[in-house]
Amino acid sequence: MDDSRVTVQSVSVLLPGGAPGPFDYAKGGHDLKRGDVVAVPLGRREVTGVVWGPGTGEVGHNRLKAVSGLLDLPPLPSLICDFVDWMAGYTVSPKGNVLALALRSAEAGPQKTKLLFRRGALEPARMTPARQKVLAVASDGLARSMAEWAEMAGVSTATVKGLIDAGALEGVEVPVFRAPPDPDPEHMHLQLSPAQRGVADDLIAALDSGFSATLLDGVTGSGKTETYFEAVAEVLRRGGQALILLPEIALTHQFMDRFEARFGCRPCEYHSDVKGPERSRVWRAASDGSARVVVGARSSLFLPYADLKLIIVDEEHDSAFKQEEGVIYHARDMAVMRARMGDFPIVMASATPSLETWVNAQHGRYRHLTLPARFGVAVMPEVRLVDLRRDRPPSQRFLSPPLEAAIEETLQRKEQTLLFLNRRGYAPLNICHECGHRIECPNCSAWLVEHRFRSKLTCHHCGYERPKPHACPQCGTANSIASSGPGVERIAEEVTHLWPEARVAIASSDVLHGPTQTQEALASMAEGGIDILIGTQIVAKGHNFPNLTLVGVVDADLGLSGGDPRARERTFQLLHQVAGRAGRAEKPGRALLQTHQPEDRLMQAIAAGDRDAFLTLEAEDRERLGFPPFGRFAALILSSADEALLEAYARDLAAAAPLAEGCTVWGPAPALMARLRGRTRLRFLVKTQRNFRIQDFVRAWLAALPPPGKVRLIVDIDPQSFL
DNA sequence: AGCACGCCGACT
DNA sequence: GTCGGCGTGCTC
Repeated sequence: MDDSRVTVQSVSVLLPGGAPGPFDYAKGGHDLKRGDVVAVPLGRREVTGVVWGPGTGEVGHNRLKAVSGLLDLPPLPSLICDFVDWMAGYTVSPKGNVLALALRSAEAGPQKTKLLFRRGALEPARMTPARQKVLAVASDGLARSMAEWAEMAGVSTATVKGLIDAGALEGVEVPVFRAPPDPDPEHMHLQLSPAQRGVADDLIAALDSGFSATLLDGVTGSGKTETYFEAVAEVLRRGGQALILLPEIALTHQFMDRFEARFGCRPCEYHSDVKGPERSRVWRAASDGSARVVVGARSSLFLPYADLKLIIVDEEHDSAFKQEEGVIYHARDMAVMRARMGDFPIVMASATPSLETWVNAQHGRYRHLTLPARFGVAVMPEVRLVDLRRDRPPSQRFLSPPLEAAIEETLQRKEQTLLFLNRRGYAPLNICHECGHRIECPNCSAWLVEHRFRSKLTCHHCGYERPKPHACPQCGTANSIASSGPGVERIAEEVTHLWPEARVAIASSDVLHGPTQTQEALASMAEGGIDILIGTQIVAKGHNFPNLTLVGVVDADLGLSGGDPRARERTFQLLHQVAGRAGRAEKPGRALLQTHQPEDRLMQAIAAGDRDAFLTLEAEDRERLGFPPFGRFAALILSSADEALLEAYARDLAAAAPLAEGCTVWGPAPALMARLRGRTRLRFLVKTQRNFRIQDFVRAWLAALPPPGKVRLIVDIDPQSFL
């Protein structure tokens, strides 16, 4: 019965998620092409997949199952399929996991439909005056709801119903589809300075010459947004789509307001907080081109745009663009490739560019457009370094005399202070003053952080919690556990003690749950309801506080320790950003940075406001060491609950590392977080020359020795940190 | 990713 | 003696 000479028409179907694949399926009578979204049987389930190409023929025809159906979804554009292929290769991830990024929102459900009625084929057997009125209206051929018919014809719904029953009106299922509003490029023309106009014209001109990457470089207040809005406006005039990537969703809200002021309506918003029907609505609107501008976080890069013509990456240096779970990728880097594949320009905007982007611009690989500060806009405040070795805070306190005096003056002038400390909770460490025991997380190699508001010790990595012990767990001495080091709660305690009458608030993710609460707290600060705000990095960006004239950085050195090559760069960006919060309006501001190493060139550069001097020297260091962007890294993190198995595998893997010119493998070494969530973690680091095909190397290495089931392996190409 | 199969502790 | 714990492995 089975005739082996007959070739069963088969297709290769890629399944989103962790399933391997692609798998071959018989076409089952469907006319299928790459990108079609289909339902296929898998085991005893039915799953959604995407036709990826012709069948491979690797599985015998007798074992093939057939595609069960074509889903009512627009096919994935072939450019998106190619992008998924490329990205899976680049990140050394399974294709299915990458496809899941592109398909995640499509499936949010088939579109809702509603039943409308239009003129049917039949003539009603009986004609009445009321029925005639309806049929007169029906001559335009449009479909309407029952209520609309009754309303327009001036008859009751019973009449309409009678015509439906008679077949004179016929029902049609119409998708409920609210097309997004069209942003109007001419809605409001902003006043641009000559410099902004020049840069805007340059960005617009780039729209004619295919792919290009541009660093749009300018301090806060120089008008980067207004300037790139002009390029977005030009894309709208030409009928294409534009994508604006923002690092985090907390920033989208006020951005939307600015967009609406310029274009008359809000753009499509897309990020992990956009859920359900709205998510699939944006997916479809991207696919049919009606979403003219999408503003979103990382995930919006994977929407199936019909005609994308421009990508803007705002705050391109922001580490939130790096996805650290699942498929590990840097959205900015992926966006550059997306633009290259789509042959259109990408613009990366920042006041403190990442070293990679800045070096690319210096070497001419990226175009470099600079916006000068606008006249009359206070840019960087006076920055003063407080040498903590000389100006020491009193015992068990953390504000040095100069900072304390500055806060006092600021309060006297009825102006606001921001105290920045990038550490949640009360104290980062609890230590026994008898035996020196440090209270650690049982699951992770990390100290438990004391949170006084919740009266708990908490692990910031796995969420483990316990009450603070009365006696030392090690030596048993009662009342011997002392809080060591400051968190924002402890600074708040010190401030309240020093200025009992001042209005003090804490802004950290512990206190502010979600973007809404954060917005409210920051709005209260902006309106003057707070005298002293003590915040973690969530206060570093986004909001304008007109009466804020003093920024105190409690520990400018925080984050500089550890062997992370990017720690200095990130610290510079953060300090620059935080210091820049002071004195935005007419009032001059100042920033005091408490540091133990005021002579360090990072601190010197911050104080002098000389960003390029800092970047130049950092770039020289990186070049000397062969670090990115002058060399490449890949990190392999192995983790397992079974430590012996993990170590054995890591040893074998080390021995199996291929030898290659221009490539060095380090490890296995304990990962910086040597235990996390109860699993032991080991790390390999691959360092190569700039043009080395690092992915091919990693793939070949792992193919020779795949990890045993109990060992989880994460590949991080271009790791941002070495955690 | 699911969902089965499979081999060891507390229940009717 | 079974019910069920989740470890391991397969899905075209």
